[in-house]
Amino acid sequence: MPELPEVETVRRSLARHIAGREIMAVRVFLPRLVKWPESDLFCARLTGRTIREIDRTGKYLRLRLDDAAEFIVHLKMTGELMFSADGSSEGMGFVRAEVRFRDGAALFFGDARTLGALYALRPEELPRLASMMAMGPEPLTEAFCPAYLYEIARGHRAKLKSFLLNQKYIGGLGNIYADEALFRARLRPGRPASSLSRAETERLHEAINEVIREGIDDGGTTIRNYRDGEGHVGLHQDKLRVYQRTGAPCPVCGTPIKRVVIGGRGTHYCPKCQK
DNA sequence: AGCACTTCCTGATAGC
DNA sequence: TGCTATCAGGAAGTGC
Repeated sequence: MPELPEVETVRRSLARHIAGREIMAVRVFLPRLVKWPESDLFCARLTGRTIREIDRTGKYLRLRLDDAAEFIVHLKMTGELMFSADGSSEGMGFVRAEVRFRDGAALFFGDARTLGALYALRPEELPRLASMMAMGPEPLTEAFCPAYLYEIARGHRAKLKSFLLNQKYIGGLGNIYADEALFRARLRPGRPASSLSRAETERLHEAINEVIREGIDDGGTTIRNYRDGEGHVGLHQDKLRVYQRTGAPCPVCGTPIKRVVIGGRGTHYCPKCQK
């Protein structure tokens, strides 16, 4: 499932291909994935525009257009954006929308489980995407510092795992990297966020930055579907220490990894190492 | 306001 | 082998 490292890898892999390209036609095959405006108007807004650059806010991809509007994509669970130089979608399953460029190239949006979300927003409409506008500080930025993490965690009694997944506190963490960060910080996912000491939040801060940095360096984690904008799989899946390793020995102490459900999410941890 | 819980959605997989 | 039940989870919505 695309989280910050995967979405960032998609962004980088697409940037060199789509920046400067002019959109000739847009087709949507599953209109309910277009959240704003209505699907026909969405297509009309993109047609004739040139993509200036591609940015990212948390897990949102933002393709900035020459008229100051943005084509925004959230991949959710199984979304993919794939560039094709010759305009062919061959080998790509579940194509839900296509963007065709003047020079014959194309950008395809694929999504097996159809939870993805597409937008074409003018600057004054950005508040419609409340969660994007309220995105918390992202790992590996100056704003995401140990003092911030300590202060914000202190004020929340929710379980640590749920706290980490809330995008308004930290931008871009998802289920995989949250579990991996808690393992490295040796913290139990079920603890209240407010129970963390200053030393523990420092460990957690470092662990979050570490797993996100390594995830990006590895081009993301491919468990089933994930591919970048050029079709490459990630390399980080072989380095996961707890995620989806239920019953397997903890890489530190050998104790079998436990799985529980927190906030409706599968949560994996070492019952001995994590306190 | 904060938090827990539910809903959406369908392909892949496990189990019989 | 083939069928069915279960699982996967980001974000929005609901209700306490």
